[in-house]
Amino acid sequence: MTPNKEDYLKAINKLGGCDDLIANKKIADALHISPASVSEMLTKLEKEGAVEYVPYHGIRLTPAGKQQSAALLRNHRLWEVFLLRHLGYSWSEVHEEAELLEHVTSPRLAQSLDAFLKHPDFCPHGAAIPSTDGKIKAIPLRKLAQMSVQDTSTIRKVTEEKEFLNYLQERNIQIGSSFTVLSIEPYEGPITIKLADKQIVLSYKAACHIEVDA
Amino acid sequence: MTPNKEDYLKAINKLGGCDDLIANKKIADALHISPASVSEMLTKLEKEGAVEYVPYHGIRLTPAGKQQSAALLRNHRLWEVFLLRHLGYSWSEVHEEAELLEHVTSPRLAQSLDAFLKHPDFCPHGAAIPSTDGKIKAIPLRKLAQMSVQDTSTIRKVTEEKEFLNYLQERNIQIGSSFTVLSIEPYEGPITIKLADKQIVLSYKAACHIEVDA
DNA sequence: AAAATAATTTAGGCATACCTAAAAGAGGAG
DNA sequence: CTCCTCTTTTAGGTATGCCTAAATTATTTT
Ligand SMILES: [Mn+2]
Ligand SMILES: [Mn+2]
Ligand SMILES: [Mn+2]
Ligand SMILES: [Mn+2]
Repeated sequence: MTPNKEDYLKAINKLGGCDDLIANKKIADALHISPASVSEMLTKLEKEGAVEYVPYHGIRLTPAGKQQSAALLRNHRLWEVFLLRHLGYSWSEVHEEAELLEHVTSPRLAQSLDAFLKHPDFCPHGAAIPSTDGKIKAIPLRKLAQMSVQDTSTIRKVTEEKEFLNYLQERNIQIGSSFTVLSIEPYEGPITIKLADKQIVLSYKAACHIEVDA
Repeated sequence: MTPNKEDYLKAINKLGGCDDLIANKKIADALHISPASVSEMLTKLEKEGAVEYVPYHGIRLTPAGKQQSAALLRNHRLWEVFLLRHLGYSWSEVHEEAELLEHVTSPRLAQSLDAFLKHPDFCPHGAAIPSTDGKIKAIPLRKLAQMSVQDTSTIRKVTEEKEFLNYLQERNIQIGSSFTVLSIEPYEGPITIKLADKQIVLSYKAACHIEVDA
């Protein structure tokens, strides 16, 4: 196993490969790698027993692959918590460092880090941190874009993309912020919310990338 | 630059390549790689401007190479301090994890970690942590093997080798321990010291790997 | 049910970083 | 100064992980 292969497993997991067959193209797009290279690598990952490969129809993770990808997500998210809480990193900066640290994190290191951080349940972006056995603590959520006028809720999870996180940071939107929907323009128009006594206008697309308490 | 090349630079630095020409064979031995592969890699490192290469006579680090290798040693030793102080690792366990973490440590991460650790001067094995500009805090030391009977001193630095560190740990020998030399057998025979009111017998070779206040 | 389109695999190449074996150079002993 | 030994480089080969282009398979449209 190499950092490369680990990123394949993580991507397959994120695309839903714990349950469904995932298409070659989806993986290629997620990793910015050619479909040809993905085919090659999947053959290798199958030989190593991490994925079940149905040529021309996609792949899914084996139990071993699920375990490994969950461990990587766990490593990644634990490091994010550490960087934010103890090293003065911001919300939008932690992801890139964690992307590298996750690959050099032994089980022993993950466990010690988890204890040091007092066993956090979520990363700074609201994604659940899998436990050692791969289980995740799920709470019911819905997209902000699917709320109605006058609804009130709390922000719990956001999409982890640098540009988007900066967009949110500029608008003072954080995990745990409570807010009320003031208005929704039709045809996927902007949504206005009141958060900490300030009005904030969000594009429809942004509202699709914010999840709130159901 | 890759983790591989970084380990070359670190090895050259440790072998004295900041000042002297280092022989191919020394690097090959240090990295457990064939001399042929070392020749190849040195050619590449020269093209990248990290080393000055005199074929058949050895290599030394350029200013850029010195800077890079010092940063790596700094990263390595900062992580060692973190693992020991905050994650419950022992003296003999920190090295291997740091060997990987050092390669995924951005300047920003190193700086934040340094601040979090309150700017430590030495790693858990007593090696100086270079500052960002590559300077190290040197204190005068001598080998325990070169002491005389009745001499008293304090342990400041030990060779970083897993087997040896376990040997020391079993005998309760730590950085900062004060002791007195009780006896020295001739012809490189064992050396007996009194440390924390207990007599400890050290082989001559072990005593060569322990440095104490001069 | 064909034809057109899209997805996937295969073929052939390239760069990195390692290896062993053979050739070439450097340095010491006589 | 010449031989002998040890070191170093060069040559040729392997494995990994990526690429583009071509061939194949699947899916959608007509
Ligand atoms: Mn990664
Ligand atoms: Mn995250
Ligand atoms: Mn290393
Ligand atoms: Mn150390």
